Amino acid sequence: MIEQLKPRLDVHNSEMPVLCQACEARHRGICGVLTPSQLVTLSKHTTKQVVSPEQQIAFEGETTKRFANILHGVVKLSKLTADGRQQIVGLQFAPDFMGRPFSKENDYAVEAATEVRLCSFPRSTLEQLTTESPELEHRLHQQTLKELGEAREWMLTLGRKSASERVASFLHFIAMHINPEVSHTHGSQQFEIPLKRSDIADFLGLTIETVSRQFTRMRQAGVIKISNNRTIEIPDMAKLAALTETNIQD
Amino acid sequence: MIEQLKPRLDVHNSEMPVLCQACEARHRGICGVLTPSQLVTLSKHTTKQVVSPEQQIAFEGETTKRFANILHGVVKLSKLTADGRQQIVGLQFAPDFMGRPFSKENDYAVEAATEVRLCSFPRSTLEQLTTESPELEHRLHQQTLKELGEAREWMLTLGRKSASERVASFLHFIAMHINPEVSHTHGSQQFEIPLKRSDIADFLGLTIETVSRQFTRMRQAGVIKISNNRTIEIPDMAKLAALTETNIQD
DNA sequence: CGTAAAATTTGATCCGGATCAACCATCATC
DNA sequence: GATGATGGTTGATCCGGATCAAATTTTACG
Repeated sequence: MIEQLKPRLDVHNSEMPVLCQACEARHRGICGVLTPSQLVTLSKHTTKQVVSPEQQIAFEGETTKRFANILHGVVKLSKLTADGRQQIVGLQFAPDFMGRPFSKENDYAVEAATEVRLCSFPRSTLEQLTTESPELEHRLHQQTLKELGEAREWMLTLGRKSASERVASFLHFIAMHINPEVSHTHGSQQFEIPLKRSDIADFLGLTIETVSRQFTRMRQAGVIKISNNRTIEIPDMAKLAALTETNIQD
Repeated sequence: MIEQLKPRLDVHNSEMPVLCQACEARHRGICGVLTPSQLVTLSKHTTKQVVSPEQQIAFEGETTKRFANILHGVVKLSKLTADGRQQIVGLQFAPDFMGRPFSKENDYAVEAATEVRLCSFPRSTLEQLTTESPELEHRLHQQTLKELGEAREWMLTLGRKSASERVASFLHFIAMHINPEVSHTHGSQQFEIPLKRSDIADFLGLTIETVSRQFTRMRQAGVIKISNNRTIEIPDMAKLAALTETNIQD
């Protein structure tokens, strides 16, 4: 059902300030405002981390000591039952803020789904900044609301949709996040799926076999084209969108 | 699959300020701070509303014009597919804040699950208060984070748990919220289930028949005692908690 | 390149929960 | 008491997706 947890990537011991790759031109040695949608304005003692896929960033249940901005890549949040069944409960994309502020416990595992570049900083920095700037908390609140909306949308998917609808919903979700500027109701799109089949299965509450069969079916139906298992082309987004709430069998 | 939506309860037209039942002794004619866990400090133009079960408070997709504090009762948040499948994506208990601030759209239906007393106020009041007080936004953010945590916990339930585990998880969830001060890992508890079977099914992503069968099974196994379909006694919470992640068949 | 490990696909069978159907209990209204 | 309406339980059958198994493709690396 799940792959065993990999050794933890210790971002906590990397206190040496480094040049933030995303903003070095403007803030030498300090990681500052990166983009208009960047959430946190960082000050000193920031670090950049490169983590490989599957490397664990924080264990479920552990106290959050550091936070980070995602500069590049996709991060998955997942929960486990005692006997090892896994459910991915969220995906985060650049430039999301990562970590649960104000809560002492992470109640899910955080892992890199693809190669990820992070701009990391300690809890104290965040707490100091939020007390100084109400605007910062407002932005964090906005992201939390967005994540809550996505989590609830996904509850509908997990609770009431068939396998074919779940896979269509997944592709629609990924398309929106990988190509946010493009219409997700018309036209064509192309992107790399940032997850392997077992991650998709854990996100959709299905098995890898069922996910694979649904991909095959959608490919045969002409809804998607796949190359290299990861590269997806969707000729007609409207057709895909329709499939997110239409049950297809055999 | 679902019951048809009932006529909307128009809280918007009830602008007449009334005595807030929860705090009249301290703030005559104004709904003020109600309890230590009360989220919003209200000023003028507040109203009190009594809504009956199943009355619709706000439609999915509609712009949120008013917000409210829940003074008593249980409110359910639900989403629908185009063809009418329903999923309850959240339950709110007193003294939760109700409504999505800062987002122009409610993307789910809000209904009273039991009789509910609300302390309602317009969007403008909330926006004014949040700009004046960073502390208020912090409290709202806290609640949003709590709801996000619950939504993600429920994603695990919907995606990876069996019917028996889902029903046990549901009872555990309700027990925690109805009797928050009591241990939910030891001892006994008793409470009224605030939902009917069809609501439970829509919360758990199951059918009413499956929910009913699981209740019967748990009653026969001595994990619960039921009277009047709604009154539940749980002799041993530890046993219930164990069942939330242990699959039981026949 | 060759070989092993990992990831994905495909096939056959099984089973948990959905579906369809009947029945029972409670309550409101005449 | 009769009559629905609403909510809940129980039984029989069916099917979508899980499970078990094996083949195939892709990736990693000497």
